[in-house]
Amino acid sequence: MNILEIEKKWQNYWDEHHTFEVKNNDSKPPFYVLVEFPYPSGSGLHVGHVRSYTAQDAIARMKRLQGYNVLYPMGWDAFGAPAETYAIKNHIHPKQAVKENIKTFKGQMKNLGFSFDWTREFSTTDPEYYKWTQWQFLQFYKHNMAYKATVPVNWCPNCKTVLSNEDAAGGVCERCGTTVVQKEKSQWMLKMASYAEDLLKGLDDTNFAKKVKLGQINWIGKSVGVEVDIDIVGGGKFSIFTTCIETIYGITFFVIAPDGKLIQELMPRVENKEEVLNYIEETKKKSNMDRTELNKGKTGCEIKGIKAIHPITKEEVPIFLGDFVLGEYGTGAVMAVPSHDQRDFEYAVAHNLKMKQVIDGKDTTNEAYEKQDYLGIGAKLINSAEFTGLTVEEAKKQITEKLVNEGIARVVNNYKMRDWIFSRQRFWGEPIPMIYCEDCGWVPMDEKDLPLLLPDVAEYEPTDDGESPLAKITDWVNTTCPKCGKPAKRETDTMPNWAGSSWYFLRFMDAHNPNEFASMDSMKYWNRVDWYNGGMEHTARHLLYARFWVQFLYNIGLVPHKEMIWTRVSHGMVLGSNNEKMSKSKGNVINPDDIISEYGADTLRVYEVFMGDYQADVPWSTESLKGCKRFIDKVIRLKDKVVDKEGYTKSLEPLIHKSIKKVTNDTLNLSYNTAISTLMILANTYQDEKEITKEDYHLLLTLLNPYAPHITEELNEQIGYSPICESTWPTYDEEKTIDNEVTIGVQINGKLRGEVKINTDEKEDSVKQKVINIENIQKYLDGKEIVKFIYIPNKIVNIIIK
RNA sequence: GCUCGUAUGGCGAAAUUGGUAGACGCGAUAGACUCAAAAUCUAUUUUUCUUGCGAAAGUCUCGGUUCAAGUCCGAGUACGAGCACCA
Repeated sequence: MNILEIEKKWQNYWDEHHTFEVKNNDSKPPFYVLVEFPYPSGSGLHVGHVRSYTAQDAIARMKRLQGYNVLYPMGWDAFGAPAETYAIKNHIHPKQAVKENIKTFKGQMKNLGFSFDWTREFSTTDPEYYKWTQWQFLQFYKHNMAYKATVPVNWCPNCKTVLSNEDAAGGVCERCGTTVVQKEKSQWMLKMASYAEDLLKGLDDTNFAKKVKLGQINWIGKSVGVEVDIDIVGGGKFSIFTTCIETIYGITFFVIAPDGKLIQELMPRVENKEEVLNYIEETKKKSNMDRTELNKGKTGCEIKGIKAIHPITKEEVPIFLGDFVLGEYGTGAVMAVPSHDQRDFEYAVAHNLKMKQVIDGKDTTNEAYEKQDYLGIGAKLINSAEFTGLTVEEAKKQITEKLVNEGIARVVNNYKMRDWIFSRQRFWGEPIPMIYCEDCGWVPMDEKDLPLLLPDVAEYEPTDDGESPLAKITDWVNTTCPKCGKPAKRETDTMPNWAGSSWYFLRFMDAHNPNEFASMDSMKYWNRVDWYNGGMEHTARHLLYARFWVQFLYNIGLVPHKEMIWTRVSHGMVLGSNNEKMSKSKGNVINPDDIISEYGADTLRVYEVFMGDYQADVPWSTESLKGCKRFIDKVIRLKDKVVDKEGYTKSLEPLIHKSIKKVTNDTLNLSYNTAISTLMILANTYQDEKEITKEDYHLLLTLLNPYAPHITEELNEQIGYSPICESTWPTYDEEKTIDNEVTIGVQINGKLRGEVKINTDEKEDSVKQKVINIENIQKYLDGKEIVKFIYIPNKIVNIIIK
């Protein structure tokens, strides 16, 4: 039999014996291994997918042999723009394109022998699945967590379409290069910002890698500061937010956001209305351009006719408009302290404004601003009335206290994280199950009418005005109000791609439940995702959305834990052999199918985890792949050395036990590459033996099985053992991992001068005798005095001489 | 600009708590087998000096702690990733 026949044989065996299908409520302890389900693109499985699926497959296979009930599921995240674009071009329904792509992906995965439980497969585009995505949206709505708001979107006037931020990178349309403008649209929003603190705290209940946690923390972007009320001369007031309240005596002006509500409120009293309105218009055009270019200058204008009153000194202070202040963040207004803030400084220079220094140290008022570390030891306040002389830390506290006591300030937290814009003007997404009635307003669909299916048409084009293509399909849009029964219209926006992937891991626990998205019992059995692997690019947003979604479900009593993912790890990319990202245009794409047919799936699997640090990007090398093929061939040839004897070969025992220990640990520590090298060492050692026992060989095959499952099963069968997938993982004896003899280095004054072979339990005196009798060592000791003899048992000897 | 990460042979990379730097693999060189090739096997492969024994230097740079530093501490450089006017 050739390699490909062997691989087919065992893939069929696993299918026929339902080897990887798991039941809920099994008596074995549960273990849930999850890889991010892919978007089934037209180009098929990428070798990068193979890397992470293999690594997680190895964990799943090993855990199974260790007696766990392992859930390792696979599905499809199939809504999204590429399928839609492809479908429009070819005049077919996107679900057709998706169906074909899934078939390709699944076939490729089967050929690689991944131990997925295919009985739990689903696609986010299945009505049986998105029914529950829609149902969950209704829960958000019913718990007052979803609302409509008018927000600006990226709009290409040429293509007449709404663009995502990614498609509008650099302020121009990705397709036609036209400058993108902002357009106001009414969109569904989820109140994610209100979960900021919970999402921060929840990280303590996870085992995410430090890097992943930091990503989450940065994205949430918490800052603690003070909100201060500022009175306006002649009545009225506004609030500012600051994290540096200690610099309050340094205020020389205020700046408010051109895109905020405040300027609209003040407008009637503005004297230079024309100038102000012009600036607001300009900002609208600019706000979507590449921000880095805007960084070059601080634009804005004074708001004439309105002056603010300094909250402490009661001096009159001018107010300016400036687009470096964001309407959506904080209060949309800031106090400007040009002596101690870079942006305020730049603005003051650009508009020729006064500066006042209130912290001692480098005076920046008369020269170019330089970053100053005034929080360093000794930084004291100056020019700050009774607070002069205090340290920054003391002043922060005391000034806050004073203002809070006066009732004009509050300590508040601010977060960069905003509410989640949940509408997309696209066809190929989950329809949002809301109906607009002239009389009743927005009315949620009745839950029993779900799923709200996408219309079954293959001909649809984007509309001219940026509405979803669904808007033109009037049969679908027109309906009746669930509340009053009058004619009404459906929401035509669909959900973002992130929706379906925010809860799919829950569905895998109870994949085909027709009555619930997943039963509480099944979720309680699986408990949570034990091990979640994905790309670095998803560790910020996808993970945050998923955690938000789960926390919401928890708060309304639908899932058992507030955090349903325990460990999150991320893998590096597989690059082309030229060290660049694989892409058709660069001609450096490797197709896994070609590799499988030439070298076999086992070789590809072993190579992908052996190629380097799992968490780092690694370039592809077909030469190195051949090395892994040689290793597999060597394992096959070792069968000729097998003799019919019981137990391990005595002399091999220490290495065998060490290997079991290392492969077991490395497989759970993301060190797949060293697990493979351990197995290579074991195979090389076997090769140097005249003969090995069946048990020796079976052990090697078992340890290699998670990585190369086909050939190891075949060889194992040939020596008369029952299938590895139905047996148990070997255990090691710690005592037997220790060698009787070790060779250690001998240093003189810290320089290596020789080595010595000693017994593991040898006494220091005996080691010393051996060492000073070594010829090359004696040479150095001759005529010198030994000041110190350092012996670290079984590690090293260092002799200090004078 | 901010945050995080990385830096070790010709190449991909190893090196639990500081303890023989370069495991394992690729590539390369020489040899065995062969009519020949492939495959396989054996030896060498950080650099420099030496016929050899051996010696000197060596983990981005500079400095420090230590009997001992790739690993710990301080300062810096380069590259990569993410965020980017967040008050």
